[in-house]
Amino acid sequence: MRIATWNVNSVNARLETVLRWFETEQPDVACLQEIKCVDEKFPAEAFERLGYNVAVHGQKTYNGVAMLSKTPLEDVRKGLPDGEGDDHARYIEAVVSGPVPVRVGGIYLPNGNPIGTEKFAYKLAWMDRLHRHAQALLALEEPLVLCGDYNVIPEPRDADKPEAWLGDALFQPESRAAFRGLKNLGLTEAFLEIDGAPESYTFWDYQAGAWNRNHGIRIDHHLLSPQAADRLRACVIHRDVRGWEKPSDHVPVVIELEV
DNA sequence: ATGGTAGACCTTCTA
Repeated sequence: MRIATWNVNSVNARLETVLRWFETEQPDVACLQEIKCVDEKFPAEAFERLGYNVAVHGQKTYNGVAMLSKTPLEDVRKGLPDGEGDDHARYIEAVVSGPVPVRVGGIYLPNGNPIGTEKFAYKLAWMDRLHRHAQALLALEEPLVLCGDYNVIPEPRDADKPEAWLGDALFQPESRAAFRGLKNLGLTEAFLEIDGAPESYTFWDYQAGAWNRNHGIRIDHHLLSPQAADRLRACVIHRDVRGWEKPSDHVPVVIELEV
């Protein structure tokens, strides 16, 4: 089973590019972030024609997440627990049916910039809610994949120019500590399990020629429960997609689980 | 050198 995560930066503006990738790669499951549309505007038919079941947690203009699966999605949850007062659509979860059911959570973690503002406080509070939810899910002792745009650069090696990110919310000690805290619950970071991964970055800014200069960062991650990590066979960053026509600033990251 | 681009949308916000 191949599970993809991809921040598409508007699914409707990007539809041709996104469908081209889906037609070629045919992932079994995909979590999309920053769809930037309400549920009714999500191009569900285009994905259904490719054989996908669709679950959407949309929002006007900003944010919005979706999950696509070749097999039916069960037990769909939209939003993290304790969400009163939080109107951002940033989390969707479902159990992907099959011989070995896999629970998948799709994450669009808050950016948090600029630091020292309520936006950074919101990021950390959201990460705390994710931590508590992940703890509850791990207690189920199921195959679990929490993937998405975490908006966290875990380590200096995950940035082409780490010094350029020192004042950024994505690389603050608090953000990195919260990400480590998630992993310390017993979640495995899929990318780090793969030897000889040729490319480290998943995001290159549209500005200042970041792609041409390879000024990238690795912020899109798959975290796996022990029951999922035991089945991990591959983790691939689809770097070339950043060079396509009308690209997202993020590229797909795909894991393969033996199920 | 505080630039630069992209998307949604009412003119600025978010990233």
